[in-house]
Amino acid sequence: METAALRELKERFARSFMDVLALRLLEREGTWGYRLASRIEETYGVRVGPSVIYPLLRDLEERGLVEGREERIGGRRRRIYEVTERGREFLEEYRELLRRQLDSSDLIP
Amino acid sequence: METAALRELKERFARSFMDVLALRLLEREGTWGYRLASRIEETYGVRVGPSVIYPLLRDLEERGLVEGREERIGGRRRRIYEVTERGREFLEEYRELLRRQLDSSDLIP
DNA sequence: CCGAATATATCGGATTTCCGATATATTGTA
DNA sequence: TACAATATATCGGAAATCCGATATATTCGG
Repeated sequence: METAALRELKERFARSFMDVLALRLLEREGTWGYRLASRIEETYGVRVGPSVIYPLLRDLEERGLVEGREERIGGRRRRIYEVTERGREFLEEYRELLRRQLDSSDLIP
Repeated sequence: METAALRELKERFARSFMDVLALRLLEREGTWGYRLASRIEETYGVRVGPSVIYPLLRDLEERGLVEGREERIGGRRRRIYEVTERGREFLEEYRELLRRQLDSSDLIP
């Protein structure tokens, strides 16, 4: 079972670090906005509408963390995003921060 | 050296999870608001004024995660906060969430 | 052929968060 | 004895965030 506290923590993570969450999913497999939004919904149980996912992906691209390429399947266009080297470095810094929280070394000034 | 990206991530953590950060510091050593605020400033480099720390501590107490007791040193009152059992359970859930992020098991629906 | 689903994109009002300003009292120090 | 520092506490305007509504175009299934 999932406690209410855990539920709230996950929701807060998804909201505050949606960019990191998106990046982590894209690291596993490059994909397009619509599909990415569904995956975030599945894994973190939060609603991710178009007004959230598209500005987010644009922001990630402006920060150089992902790279999008236009693709056409039939007449339908899709913008596939892949994590850049810079994006992988960013994720490594994020993970280092988590590790430092787990071993409490982040609390030493 | 600390990159700008890491700086921003730490700041975001401090803002979004100030309650967790406060709880983690209190877990190491129970203390009062004014001192706790200074410690958060030292470790995470963010400004924590009285309008931030006192409502936060009250909230933590309402959630049953900390317990405060009035203390008097001379005529000056201090409210010392200690983490409760429930608070320690909450921290364990938080840490489990971090671990699941590190081994990516949180991305499996 | 029509409605649902896929896919991308933006806007702006509502809500929420944030934090500076303010208040009060005590202690320590120059 | 006056000022800085310690200590707690609240309020409300400003700033930021959030997300529903809307728009457009294509594909797929009944």
